[in-house]
Amino acid sequence: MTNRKLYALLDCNNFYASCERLFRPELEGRPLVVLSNNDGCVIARSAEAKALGIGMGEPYHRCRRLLDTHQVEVFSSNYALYGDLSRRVMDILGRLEPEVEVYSIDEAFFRLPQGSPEQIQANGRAIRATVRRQVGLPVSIGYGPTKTLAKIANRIAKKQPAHDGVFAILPGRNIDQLLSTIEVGEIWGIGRQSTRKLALRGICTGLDLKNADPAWVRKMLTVTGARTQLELRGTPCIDLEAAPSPRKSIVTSRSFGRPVTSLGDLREAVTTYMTIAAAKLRGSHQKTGCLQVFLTTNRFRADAPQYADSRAVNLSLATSTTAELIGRGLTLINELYRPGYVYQKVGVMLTDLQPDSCGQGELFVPPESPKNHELMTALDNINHRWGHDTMRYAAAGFTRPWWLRQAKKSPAYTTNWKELPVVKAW
DNA sequence: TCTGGGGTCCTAGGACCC
DNA sequence: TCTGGGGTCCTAGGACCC
Repeated sequence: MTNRKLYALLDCNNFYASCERLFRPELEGRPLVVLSNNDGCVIARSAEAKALGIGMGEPYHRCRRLLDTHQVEVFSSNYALYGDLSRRVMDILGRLEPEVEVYSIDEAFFRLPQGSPEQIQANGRAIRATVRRQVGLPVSIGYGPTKTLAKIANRIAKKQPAHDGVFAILPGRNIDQLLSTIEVGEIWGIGRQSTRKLALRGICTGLDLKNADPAWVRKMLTVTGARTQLELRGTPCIDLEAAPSPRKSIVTSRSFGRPVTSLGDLREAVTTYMTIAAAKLRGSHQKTGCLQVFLTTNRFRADAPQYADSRAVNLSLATSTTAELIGRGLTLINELYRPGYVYQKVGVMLTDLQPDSCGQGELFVPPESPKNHELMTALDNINHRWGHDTMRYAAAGFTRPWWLRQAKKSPAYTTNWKELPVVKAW
């Protein structure tokens, strides 16, 4: 029993909002929100913005008035910035803790030996202080005997200021009393549909779910629900994944910045997204055996005719060559296109991903020329060195009127020489 | 006018086989 | 009233996550 391990979750507070504030310190203490791609919805809020009652996922056009009234700072999302700051936080955690799983852009699980409550507290405070000092972002850390309980502990650490950003659920403490204060829908893995089913049976709190009949839970919420229940009971079912498993699919899609009706615009967009997806594919040293294109009209426009469809093609020889993928994608969009509709979004999806090294050939298909590989490496190197759009396929278009709206984007402070912040001393 | 994007896992049901 | 049974594989769709 002495070598029992404890799970922990580090989570950056209001991550995107905090990133924006990092380079605009005058916004400290002021309400601030970050919008989704295309400036569509609110996807991050500072504490002050939450207090104003601005909901997560609320459409921008619906809360614009409220934002204006309270002079809320509004930002388009800036993933280059968030990705870079995330990497810095994860690097620090990786130096401090041996067993780390980066779970999302703003969260990481880690595992450590069971210690005294004082030792756990000290561990959390040290990590928190280091991240604050070296990156400048606030984080919260929760500890528990399972990942699910660590998630709950993290939530408490964040919500109750008295804990100062660190909270541990330790064996022997009164876990049941704590679970009785947690709404079942707040638990990791319990979404809206499950919450509704559970409510019908009078299961409303974490404690209710912990004590519910396991057979019933298994039947209603499938094995994932059964696992969650076991985790609430202190039995770890969801392991730490220290080595990230290879990606299984890649999707690139965006809403259009303005309505699109022509096949020409759709073809430019497919080319652009396929270029992004192919670069990502090579970045993870994979190739794809199946590609898919989908498009859709705006489903919120009840007055407009609706159309959505997708089409896929299997490749006899897996590839990661941009030009070939673009060619296939354009054939698919030609087949999908129907005139007379106003399109809102198009996307490409690569599935059946394989490791680059996997050299399975095909009897009646000539192997891919090694020149393709050299060309792609050169392309990637140039774009990495000089910026992601330095060399591109002409079919992607030049003016791109359909490109998404990002009216309020902050500079790429940390990833672009031209946008470095300038410090003035006097 | 205006409503994000990118993933994973699980299950039910159909097709197919012997 | 009767119409086999059991297994595998694939896919679409649902649910969930951040």
